[in-house]
Amino acid sequence: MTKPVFALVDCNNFYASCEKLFRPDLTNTPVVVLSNNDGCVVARSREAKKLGIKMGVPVFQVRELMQKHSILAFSSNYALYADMSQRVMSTLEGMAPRVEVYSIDEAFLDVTGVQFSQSLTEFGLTVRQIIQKWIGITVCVGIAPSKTLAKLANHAAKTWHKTGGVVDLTSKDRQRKLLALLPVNEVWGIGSKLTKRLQQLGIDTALQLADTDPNYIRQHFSVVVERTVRELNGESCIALEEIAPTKKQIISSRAFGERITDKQQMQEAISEYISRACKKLRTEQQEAKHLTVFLRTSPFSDKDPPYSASKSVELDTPSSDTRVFLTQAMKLLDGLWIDGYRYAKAGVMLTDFYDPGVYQPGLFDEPAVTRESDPKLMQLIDQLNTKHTKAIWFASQGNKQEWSMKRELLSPAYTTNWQELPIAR
DNA sequence: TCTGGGGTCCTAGGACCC
DNA sequence: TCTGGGGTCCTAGGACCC
Repeated sequence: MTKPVFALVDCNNFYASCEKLFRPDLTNTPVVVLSNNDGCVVARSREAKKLGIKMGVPVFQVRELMQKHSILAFSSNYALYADMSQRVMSTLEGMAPRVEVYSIDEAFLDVTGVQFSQSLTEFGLTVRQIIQKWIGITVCVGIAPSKTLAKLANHAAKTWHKTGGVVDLTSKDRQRKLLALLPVNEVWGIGSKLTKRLQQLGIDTALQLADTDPNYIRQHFSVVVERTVRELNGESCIALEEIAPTKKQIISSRAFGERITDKQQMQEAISEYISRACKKLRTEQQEAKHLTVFLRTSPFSDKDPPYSASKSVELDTPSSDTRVFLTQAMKLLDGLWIDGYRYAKAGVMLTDFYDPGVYQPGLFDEPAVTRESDPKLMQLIDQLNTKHTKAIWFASQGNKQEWSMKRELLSPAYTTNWQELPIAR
C-alpha cells in the first residue's frame, strides 16, 4: 500500500478577503472583520496584520491604531463567507478524489498517487491558480504524509513568500529542516497549556517534540499528544474524513448587544436560541433528549458581581419539536433567573441525539407528559422560513429583540440576497 | 463603556455493582 | 499492624481547534 499524501488548502485571511472581493476600491486598504457584537478582531487583511493588529484583540484596545491608519472594520457577514466557502470547496472537490472540509476556510485533500503523474508542487500551484481565477480568493497549499505535517507545510507556505504559496513536505530532510525552525506551539494540537508543560521539559521546537519517545509522551501527557508526535514523524494517524460525522451536540448562544436585566427579555432571547437550535437539529435529521440552558454575567467586569449558572432537563422521549423545548427551557430559566444581575450572555445546548423514531422507551416509563411532537408542523415552519427569512416565529421570541447582537458595520449579502447584489456602474 | 461562537475528544473521579 | 478489587457508566472539566 502506498503511503498516504495529504494536501491542506487554506484560504488567506478568509473573512477579510471575502469583504475585499466585492470592493475593488479597497484593494490595498487595511481591513479587519469583527466578531459578533463587533467585539473582537477575528480576521485581518495582509495590510492590517502589518500594522500590528493582533488576532482576537478586543476592538476598544486598538481603536486608536485603527483610526490612525484608517483601518476599515466590518461586522461578521456570515452569509457571505459561507457562500464563498462553498464555492471554494466545490471547486476543490473537482480537483481531488477525496476532500474533507475541515473548516469554513480550509480543506484536506487526498492527493495520494498524484506524484506519479505530476510533481506535488505543480499540483499545488494549479489548485492555487484555479481558486484565484475562478473565485478570486488566494489560498496556500501544504503537502505532506500526515495531516499534522500538512498543517505545518501550509504554515510555511503562508510565512515565506518565496515558496510561491505551496510547500511540498514529503521529503524527510525538508521535514526536519522546517521542524527545527518552528516553535512547538505552532504544531497543530499543541495549545498554550501544553506548550508550557513541554517547555518545562526542555522541548521548545517542533523538531524536539518529534524526537521525543512517543511512549514517554503518552505516559506524561495523553494519547492525543502521542499521536501528534507520530504524525510529526510522518506516520499518518489521523485519517481523512470525507463525510462529516453526525453532530453530538448543538449549541446556540450569543453575547447580548446590551446587558439584559429584564426577565421577559431573557425569555425572548432563550426562545430565539431554542428556535435556532431546534431548526439545526431538524436539519441534522436528529432528535435530542437532553436540554441545557445557561446564562451568565460578564466575566470581564469588576463592578458586576459574577454569576454563571446552568440547568438541564432530560425529556421523556427524544424530540426535535421547538414547542417541546420551549416549554422545558422556560421552566429551567425560572430556576436560573435571579433579579438584579446584568446578564451578558446566555445560551442553550441540545445533547443525547437519536435518529427519529428509534428511541426505545423503558417498560415502566411514565407516558410522555411533554406536549406531543408534530414533525409535520415543524417541517412546514422550516419550509416557510427557508423561502422567506423569519416568515414565521414563536411569540415568545419577541419581535423587537432589543437585546440582539450589534452588527453596525455589516456589508451587503452580495451573493445570497437578490436585494443586495453588487451593482456594476 | 467596549472582550465571539460552536464544536470535539480525553481524563479523572465518583457512584454503583458484584 | 492489617480494613477487597475490579469493572462499567456517567459527568464535569480541561484542553484543543477554527
